Amino acid sequence: MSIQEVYHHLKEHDIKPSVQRVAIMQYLSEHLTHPTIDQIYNDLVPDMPTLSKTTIYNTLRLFYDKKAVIALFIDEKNVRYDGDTSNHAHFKCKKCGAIYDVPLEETDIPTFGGGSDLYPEETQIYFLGTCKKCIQNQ
Amino acid sequence: MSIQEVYHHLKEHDIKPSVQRVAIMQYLSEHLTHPTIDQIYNDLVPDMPTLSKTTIYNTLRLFYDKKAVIALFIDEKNVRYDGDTSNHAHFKCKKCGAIYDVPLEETDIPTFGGGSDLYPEETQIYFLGTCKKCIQNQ
DNA sequence: TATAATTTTGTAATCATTTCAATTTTAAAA
DNA sequence: TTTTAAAATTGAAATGATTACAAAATTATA
Repeated sequence: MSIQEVYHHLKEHDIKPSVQRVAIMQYLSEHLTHPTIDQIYNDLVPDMPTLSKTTIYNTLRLFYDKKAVIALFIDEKNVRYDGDTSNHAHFKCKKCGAIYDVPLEETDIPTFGGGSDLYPEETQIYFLGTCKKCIQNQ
Repeated sequence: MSIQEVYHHLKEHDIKPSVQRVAIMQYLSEHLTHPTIDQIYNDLVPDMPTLSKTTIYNTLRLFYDKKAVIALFIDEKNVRYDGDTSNHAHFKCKKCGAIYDVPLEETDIPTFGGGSDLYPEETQIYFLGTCKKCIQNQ
């Protein structure tokens, strides 16, 4: 995304576009690799020496609350973030930890069967198993 | 589950039934509340004073690897465990943190659309939103 | 019974995340 | 533009779940 597109995207989600927020959102839009906080920080800090890791925590929490990004809990160690908010699932290799996108047909999305006492806002679908590389290496 | 049933269940999953393992599996079979390690420890330790929290970590990791329990990553703070390995989804209230079971029809289970490079072993479906109680209290 | 293998235990270390108060930046008012 | 208030950023310290590890205890095997 261009800076202008990032601005627009943030404003659409009711997020004031500070320098840091724009940088983080642009990073996420260009790195659809489900990065951790640490990865984002390490990649951004060379060009923004005053950047604080706390800011990345604050910012991504804000993005998530405003539904501008997806937060993945598939990895028990770190929360991971996904700038692609379109409907898709994720696969985690239990051996090497790699996380892959998994396209989902509309018809494959499970409908909520929990009755009227619960009001879901988001659905997350995780597949866990082994990737080809790890099967071959064993 | 009775002790005998727990024994059988563990053996079926290729797990040697030590005293601790039987106690933990029996606890899980009787408390389908998605407890954390801490909750399990605090509930069991009065009757097993020498029980160590590390044992619970080790044991549940083993149960999970042997597919005798489900591990839930829906809560970013703690891993939670579910003795019910039948097919169902989970709902987490973002306000109060409560976790509910959600029945799933067979037809609602998403099929894996990721091609042949990934070999899934388990599928986890999480709904996140707000529960009735929290909507009323706000 | 002796020996080896497995399991359990407790302590210490690790590390992601949160808290919090101070500083800086941005927005609003005068 | 200057003053003032609100919001955002920062860094250090605290928290807390999980893991590493080595010793002790238990179980299985010879």
